[in-house]
Amino acid sequence: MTAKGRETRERIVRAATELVAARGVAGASLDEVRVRAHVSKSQLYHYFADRDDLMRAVARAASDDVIGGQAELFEQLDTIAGLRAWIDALVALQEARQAKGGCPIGSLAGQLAEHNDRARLELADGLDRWEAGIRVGLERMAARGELRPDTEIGALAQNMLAAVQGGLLLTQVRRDPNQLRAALSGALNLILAAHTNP
Amino acid sequence: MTAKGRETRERIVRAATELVAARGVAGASLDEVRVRAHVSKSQLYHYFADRDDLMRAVARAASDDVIGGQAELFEQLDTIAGLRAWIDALVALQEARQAKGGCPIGSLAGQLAEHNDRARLELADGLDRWEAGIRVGLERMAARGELRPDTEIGALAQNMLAAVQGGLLLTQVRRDPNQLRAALSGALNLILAAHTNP
DNA sequence: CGCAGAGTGGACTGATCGGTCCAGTAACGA
DNA sequence: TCGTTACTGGACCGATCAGTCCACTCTGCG
Repeated sequence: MTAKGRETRERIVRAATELVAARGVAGASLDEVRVRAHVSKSQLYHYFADRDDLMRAVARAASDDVIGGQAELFEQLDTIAGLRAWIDALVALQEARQAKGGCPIGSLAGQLAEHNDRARLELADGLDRWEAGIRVGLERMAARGELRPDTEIGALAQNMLAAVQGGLLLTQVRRDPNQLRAALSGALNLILAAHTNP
Repeated sequence: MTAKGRETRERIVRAATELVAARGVAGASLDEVRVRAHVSKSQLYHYFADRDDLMRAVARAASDDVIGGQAELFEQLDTIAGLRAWIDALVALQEARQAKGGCPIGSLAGQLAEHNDRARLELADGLDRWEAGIRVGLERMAARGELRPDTEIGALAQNMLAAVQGGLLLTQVRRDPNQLRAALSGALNLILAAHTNP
């Protein structure tokens, strides 16, 4: 695959990802993707086996975007202040979006998980990376002796990720970003309860 | 509307709800609904304005099913043992379903919330009723003096609902019912922390 | 009984969809 | 330079979709 081909493929995935974000998986037709990416029908089928394969690539791209967009915040997740800053950033993003759209990964999960197993695995990988980002922060905190020795770090990270996803769903349905803040506050309380200097 | 008409309308909604659960909102065509409900096309449009209107009715029916299916469990939500029994029942249901499908309300939310506002409001109503069920149990617990006086009961109920939704999403994507159990354990820990007799 | 309106059946339409096909062009290695 | 392969354009197809239309039957009520 040449540089030109790689660039074309990337343009298709980006166009499809934007369209799916705007109209949902079912509402994004290949013709619309084709127009937006300035590409012909045959190119779509040159780079992707079929629609499901393109959606798998979209799931991958959405995961990369979500995780990549938090990269710098992940670095600070080893202090309570850093966790609060991360929470504030997630809530601020939802406020900016007027509580619409939810989480790209969570939203795609509801649309793809049951009928596109390869896409489901991409989303699972995205969630794994997300949870790992949280867990690594907590582990650094524990390494500095700031968490009780019996703390189940993996469980705390999983609880936080579940709070993110659940909070985002409530935010989306209720059109209220405070739903996310409240859910994340709850998960943060669990961490504070394990913290030696609360 | 006669009894016969009401029965026909209900048959349509039930058929549509089952089909949506099996194939998703986009995968459920009106023709399939028509066949499954033993009904003609014109009847669909006699009882519903258009496809969105039918999906709104599906959202309503799914909410009623989810809340109604927990009615007896809600009664016991005023004790820690009752909460544990409720958690066990939710996890057992996911195990029986092989972690597929997620929560009907949450799943529909991802598919309908952004493009069908009336359906979104039905789902919000379902979530409200769900959260109220949890909150009422906690309030009874508080009325018996089993929760610290400064406990924010509303926040605890919201945290639990977020844990349900987030846990179900993780369960669905990872195909692992323990994801739900872990998320609910976290939310239960928040309640236990406020309990006077832990 | 008689009739108005609720309820029903199913053919039909125009649009759109995912996917195929083939011809042609650009790029790259030998 | 030449042949091979990657890449591109767009017409085309069969299937399916949501939604329309009209003729017909049933049902409740005065």
